[in-house]
Amino acid sequence: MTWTPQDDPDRSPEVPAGKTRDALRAAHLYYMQDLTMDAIAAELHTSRSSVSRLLSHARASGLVEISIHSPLDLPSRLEQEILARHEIAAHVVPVPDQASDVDRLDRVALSAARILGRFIDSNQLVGVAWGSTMSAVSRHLVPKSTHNSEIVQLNGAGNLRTTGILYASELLRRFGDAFGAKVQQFPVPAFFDDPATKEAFWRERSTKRLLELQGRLDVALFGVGSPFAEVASRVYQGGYLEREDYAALSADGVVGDVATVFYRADGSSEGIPLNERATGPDFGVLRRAPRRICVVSGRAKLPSLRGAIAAGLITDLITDEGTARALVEHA
Amino acid sequence: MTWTPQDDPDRSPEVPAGKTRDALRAAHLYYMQDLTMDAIAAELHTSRSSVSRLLSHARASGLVEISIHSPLDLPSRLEQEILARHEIAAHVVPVPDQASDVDRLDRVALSAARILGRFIDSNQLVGVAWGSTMSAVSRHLVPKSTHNSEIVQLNGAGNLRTTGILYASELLRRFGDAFGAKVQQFPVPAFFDDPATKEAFWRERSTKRLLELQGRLDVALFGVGSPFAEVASRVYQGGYLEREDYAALSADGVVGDVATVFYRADGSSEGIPLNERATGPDFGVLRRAPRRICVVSGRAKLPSLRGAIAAGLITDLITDEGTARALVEHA
DNA sequence: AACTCGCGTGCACAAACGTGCAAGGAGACC
DNA sequence: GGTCTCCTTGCACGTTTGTGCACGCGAGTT
Repeated sequence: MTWTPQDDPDRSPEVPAGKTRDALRAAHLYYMQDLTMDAIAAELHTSRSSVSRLLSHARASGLVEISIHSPLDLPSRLEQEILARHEIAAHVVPVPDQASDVDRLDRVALSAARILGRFIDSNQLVGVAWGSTMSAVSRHLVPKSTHNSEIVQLNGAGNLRTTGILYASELLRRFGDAFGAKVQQFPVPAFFDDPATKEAFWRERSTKRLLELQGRLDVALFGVGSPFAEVASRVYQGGYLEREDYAALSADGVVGDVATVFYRADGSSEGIPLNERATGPDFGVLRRAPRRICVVSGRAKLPSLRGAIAAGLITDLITDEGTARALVEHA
Repeated sequence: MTWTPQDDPDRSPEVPAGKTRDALRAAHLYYMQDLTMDAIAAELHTSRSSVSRLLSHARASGLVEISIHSPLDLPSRLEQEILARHEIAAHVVPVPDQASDVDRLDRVALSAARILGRFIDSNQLVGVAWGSTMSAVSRHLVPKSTHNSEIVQLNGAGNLRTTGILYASELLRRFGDAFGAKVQQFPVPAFFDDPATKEAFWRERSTKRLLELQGRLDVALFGVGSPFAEVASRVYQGGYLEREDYAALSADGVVGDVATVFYRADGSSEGIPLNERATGPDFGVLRRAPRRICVVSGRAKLPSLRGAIAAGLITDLITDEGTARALVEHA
């Protein structure tokens, strides 16, 4: 076996080039030529188990891409219905209705992570919000190497008890790693206590730079928060909000949030005091991104989802079947 | 289970739409969500074996597409060498050197069939030659639905003993089926006995129509024939040529043929008498096709391959590793 | 030098998968 | 209505694949 000295330069934990090469070859033999792993092991002079692991590696690292095309004459009823009704390209993830909410989230996140590669490309600015949904997605991303793209954090993540930085930065880092992109953190709390502090912060040059990036995103990626659903979202259980904030939201008729910016059922977000202290981008700013992908799982989030749609925040939707069905059974 | 009356309209042997739908759903669950077939069986209210079969169907019918991307920093040495040296986009199929020639052919054909989908698209005119290589490829094609594309037979297939029509038409039909394309047969012998007959035939309107199609192909697909290799190609064993033809070829310094048109090592094809009686397209005509894909397996065909390259017939090459390696180890 | 830590390997076992086969069901034809 | 044929289904079996574990090697540390 000839030894090539250089390492695979595009992976952070250095993977020997030989491994990638073997994985590539194994993948060819397995997926293009239908050999069994045993046969491949013989060709590569290794054991079958190693081949199994090589193939896992090949899939996990994006060397092998598996995509599913519905024939054009048979796109999911739901997807075309959603397109017709809301002008949103939907990706419906099949999940049985009796599945638990955690299952549902996992499965939607897994599917979402795997189709995200289609949306993210070189030379793009990608805004990512954080929350339980995005966190689940981030754990399943399939690497895809891009050049000159950046991941931009959409909203702050600090709270009363912890800085939250770890949680959010871990999430962002996973995106950065997966796409070989630079990560732009936004080291502020999720909500300021005092709007004035926010304003002051917003005048800082480092903040301005970030806001400027947010203003010219190519892709925005987010979930929706659902303050009053049984399954509370990250923002609503992590000590980010006080009891009185909660009450205020309720009084204002808030149905959800995107990147910690709240809105009502009609999509409006003006006059909600908490937004003055929130760190997420204005919807006006967010809407400048040509592609705005929303990942939602669970019917409990339906009202929030409807609100986000009403606000015109979404161009692409990834959601489970039950939620999609509920969405088109119009209220 | 709701019953939808209409059938899947794009498959010749009618497949119920329900089946495609189930296959699609199974594929999502299997490939996007990593469920086991057991779990999928439960969701679809069927048995695990049926799920296994659904998934096979999904793969075989192109619902699921598996592609392999080499990282851009690690394209096969061979492929980039061939590109640099011959300006040909090569696809090297890994095959161990000690593999038998039949194995080699099978494996190259299988891989070729699976990547062909990338080259053939809607609204295209695709010329296909026939021979053992193309026949092997045709047996593994993965369907891809296209609109308004046509498959055009490049050369006649009759010989002294049989009309050869069955063989060639079966091959062409498989291509047509796989891409949902109309098939244009070319019902003439591989070689006329008398050049005059050919000329007469060439004045027929039906022939002219076909030649006109051949003149504006978008893609041409062919193998290379190798008259003097141990493993004789279809043309050289099927009773298409007489002993004296053979001798004449040898005397003319012929090293191979593409679609029954012969050429020398330097790529020239002028002054080879047999070509006056052959039914394949002139290289001048062939070269009008912007994309000309050649599938070759086995080092025995190397001289023929070199000749075809010298003649400028090839823009894309699909071949086994050994042949590719031999190609760059320049003679 | 000895030790530890991390990583890759093969083994062995369990889980997951493909497929021949027989049974059942839906037309089609008589 | 019968019956013949073709297709689909689930079962059972053998094969193929994933993975915990123990071992061994090499790099870095004391």
